[in-house]
Amino acid sequence: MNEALKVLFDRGFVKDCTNTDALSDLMDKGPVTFYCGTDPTGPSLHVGHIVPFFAMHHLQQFGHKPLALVGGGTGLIGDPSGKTEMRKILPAEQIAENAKNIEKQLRHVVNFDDVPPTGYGKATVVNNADWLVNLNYIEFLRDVGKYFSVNRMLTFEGVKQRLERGLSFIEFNYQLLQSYDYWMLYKKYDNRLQIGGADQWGNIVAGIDLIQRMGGPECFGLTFNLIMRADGKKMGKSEKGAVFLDPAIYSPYDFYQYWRNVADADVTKFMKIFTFMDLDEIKTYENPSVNINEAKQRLAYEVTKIIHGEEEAEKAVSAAKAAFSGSGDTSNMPTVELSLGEGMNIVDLFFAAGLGPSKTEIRRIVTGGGASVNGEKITDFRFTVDPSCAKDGEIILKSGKKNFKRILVR
RNA sequence: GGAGAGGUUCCCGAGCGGUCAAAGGGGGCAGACUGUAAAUCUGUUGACGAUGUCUUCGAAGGUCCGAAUCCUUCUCUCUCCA
Repeated sequence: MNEALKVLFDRGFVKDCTNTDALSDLMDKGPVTFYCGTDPTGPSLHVGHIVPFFAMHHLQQFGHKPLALVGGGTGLIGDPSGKTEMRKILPAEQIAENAKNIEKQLRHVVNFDDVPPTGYGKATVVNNADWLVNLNYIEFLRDVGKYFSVNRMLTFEGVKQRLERGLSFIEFNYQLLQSYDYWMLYKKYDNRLQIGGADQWGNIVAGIDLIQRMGGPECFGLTFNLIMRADGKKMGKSEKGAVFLDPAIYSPYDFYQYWRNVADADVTKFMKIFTFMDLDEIKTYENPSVNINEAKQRLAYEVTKIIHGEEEAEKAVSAAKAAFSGSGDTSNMPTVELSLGEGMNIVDLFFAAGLGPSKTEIRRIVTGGGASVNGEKITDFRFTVDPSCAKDGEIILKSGKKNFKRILVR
């Protein structure tokens, strides 16, 4: 099998391929241009979104040429696949704004330099708004619409689900638009492969069909497993909500902690998907004699480094040490600067530090024995923290086992 | 357009005049056990100036000493028929 393709199989990405042998042959012959799309319906990607882009990274390393399609046009519509509800239609400006952020985030995983590193394929960001927004409806129906069978579209799983709950016509159209994207990218860039999540299978296959009917060559589709956690839940959700890549929404410290706390059974699986670590090296972590916690630290460090950069990753490691093992530099811990005045009630203090959604909730935590100040457990919610509690001007608050906040006393 | 069913706290789902901040489950949070894991067990789960007060049962009115529960109008969803 083609080397690049094999990497994706070996790392556990691949769910399905339209024609593995033919695709492998094509990739053997030379660099293949391939694409993956994302719809800019949110301000930031989350970890569930980036799986295909990690795959993109690997293919790029073998000289294949990635096209990252930002769905500035399709994002205005919404993909019904697998959704149970109609997507909100966002204003066009918001879509454009989101698209910009997403492009920035992708740069951490895929190299978009004008002159890529030796051996790498040149990557390009494209936006389907360029050809979708001013599409002529009648022409589109004549050229593209005639090739689509409604009967067939109704058999797609994503559509079937939505038929029960309601599906608007514009969403139903999504598949035509995505197929048209594939066709346009074939024409403009000689793009022959589309990669994406398993939920994209139907859309990808529809695009391949369209290209053939339009007189193009056989094109390919490669879908990736929906990454599940060992407990069967979808990857990328945490108590704090989706694990976003934008540091303003989900801090690098929390991001690191998310990976630090994955289930034992997921560690090497995630290393294969979400890091660039060598497969041989990952294998060493499968050895039961390896301390699983070291493996998790490594995983967390590697992923954080890719997404937030080396400096932030180091800070997260240092903060974790300070919080959990008492060494390391407390200055990298999540910090809040505030004045205690003559002294502050513990509940008010925790609330001011953002360690709970409401004072009532914090009261429960305190009363239940889940709160501590400078390592000392406090169970009385009337307790007053006065400035003399500070050591070197800082106080470490802890709520539960894993939530730390450093207070810098003004 | 016609006929039914229904909108309850984060989710599912009971409640059908006072004892309802609302059963039960899920999820979340906290405690114990641990390894910043999983599983398990326990507690907790509207807010606040906290033995009280305020807001919540699709929306607005009304009846009543008293409403999530009854009446009216509106609204949204689902099912069946055309």
